[in-house]
Amino acid sequence: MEQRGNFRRAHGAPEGMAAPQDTDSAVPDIGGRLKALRTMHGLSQRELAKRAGVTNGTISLIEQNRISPSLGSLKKVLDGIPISLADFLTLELKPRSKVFYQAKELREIASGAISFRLVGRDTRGRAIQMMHERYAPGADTGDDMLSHEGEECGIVVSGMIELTVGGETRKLVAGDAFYFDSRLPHRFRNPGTIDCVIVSAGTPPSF
Amino acid sequence: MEQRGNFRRAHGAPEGMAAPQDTDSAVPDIGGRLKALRTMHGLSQRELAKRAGVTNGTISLIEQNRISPSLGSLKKVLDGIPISLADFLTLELKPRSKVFYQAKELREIASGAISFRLVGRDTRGRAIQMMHERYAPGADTGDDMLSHEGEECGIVVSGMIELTVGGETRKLVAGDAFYFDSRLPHRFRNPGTIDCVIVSAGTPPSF
DNA sequence: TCGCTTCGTTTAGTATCTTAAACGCATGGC
DNA sequence: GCCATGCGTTTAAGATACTAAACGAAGCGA
Repeated sequence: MEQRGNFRRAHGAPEGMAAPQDTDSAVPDIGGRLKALRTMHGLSQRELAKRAGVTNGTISLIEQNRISPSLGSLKKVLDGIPISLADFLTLELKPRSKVFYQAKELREIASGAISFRLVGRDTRGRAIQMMHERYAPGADTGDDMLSHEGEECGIVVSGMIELTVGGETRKLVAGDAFYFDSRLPHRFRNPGTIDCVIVSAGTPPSF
Repeated sequence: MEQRGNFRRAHGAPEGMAAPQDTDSAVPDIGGRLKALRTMHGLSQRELAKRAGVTNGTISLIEQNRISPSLGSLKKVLDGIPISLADFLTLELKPRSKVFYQAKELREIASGAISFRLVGRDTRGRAIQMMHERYAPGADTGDDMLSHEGEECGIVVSGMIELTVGGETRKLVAGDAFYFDSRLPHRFRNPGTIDCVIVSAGTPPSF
């Protein structure tokens, strides 16, 4: 039978190499994070285990990335710290200058039937990504729906756009607006005969 | 030996009741989320299974909350959608919040020479405050400069605006844009003879 | 040094997850 | 009608996670 991709180490096989942390799609170093968090909170493996209702061995194995815990047990462990699953997985931090931009200074991101023009040359260190978007008649962001972290919104300045969000589709015209969680699959299409212009904002920036 | 807290159902025990979804600290409805996400993306269990490199049975069991998947396999499944673990766990399954807004639904915040029309009736729980702003000729946000926490940006849709940020003043016309730290004192004024329309976005919301 | 404690690690055994293959039910040709 | 295809579900067998108990190392007081 085939071995699973990650965490393939057998029971009694401590041959001297570093933690698996395997190949491509490994879950990013759960063990290291847990260890860091635990020690930051001044807890020993046993202490945390007791709070969490698991055994210290389990925590040891998780911290070494020897096993890929089930969601249930990982949640129990994190409840003992405590921290939420989502927060645990997100653990990371994000950190002026130019204020005014002439129209021609906006950075063109896409081109062709769809034009995205970004406010600011660089979104690093910024909380919002604002764009001036133009969709030619028939332009379409594609049917493999977009989906990324954050929230986004916009107002239609002119023309008409057909927007699909999480299975629901609506046509919006000048003055209409939208606001949704970017993780919902979404798609923009211009069903009209003239260009459609939108001003959009998203957070955090995805370019 | 003690049973684990959640997901205790045995293999062949389909006695007629709903999904476990057990007690207090259960992981919040992983199965329901996965199913919702999968169908939103128009995928069958088998299709997703193939993309993810797991079997369709696994997906079925996860969606029924019959098992608590390991992080490794859950990650594989989510990679097939694709969506990150953290995003998946933060995705709110709450009553779908309003996504589409007709122009007349935007909430008027100010009035008179200056009009601020907010996307969404309520900014609570949202990361961005987007507004459709209109400044009549001569309109001015006042010389006791505004100043609040956050960042804000905008694009001029029509007309002309004179914007002062931290002592620097510029005139912006249609297509021009701005981005600044809201803690810098700032002021908007329409020096022209026609209305000026701006689409702006700020974070965090301040109304 | 000894005994005691606490630490993280390891291991055999058990519980749980995952797979492969089937099942029952629909739908769509032909 | 009948076969073919696709759906979600179920189940036995196998792989993996988790537990309980032990191990070696380090610290500390007597």
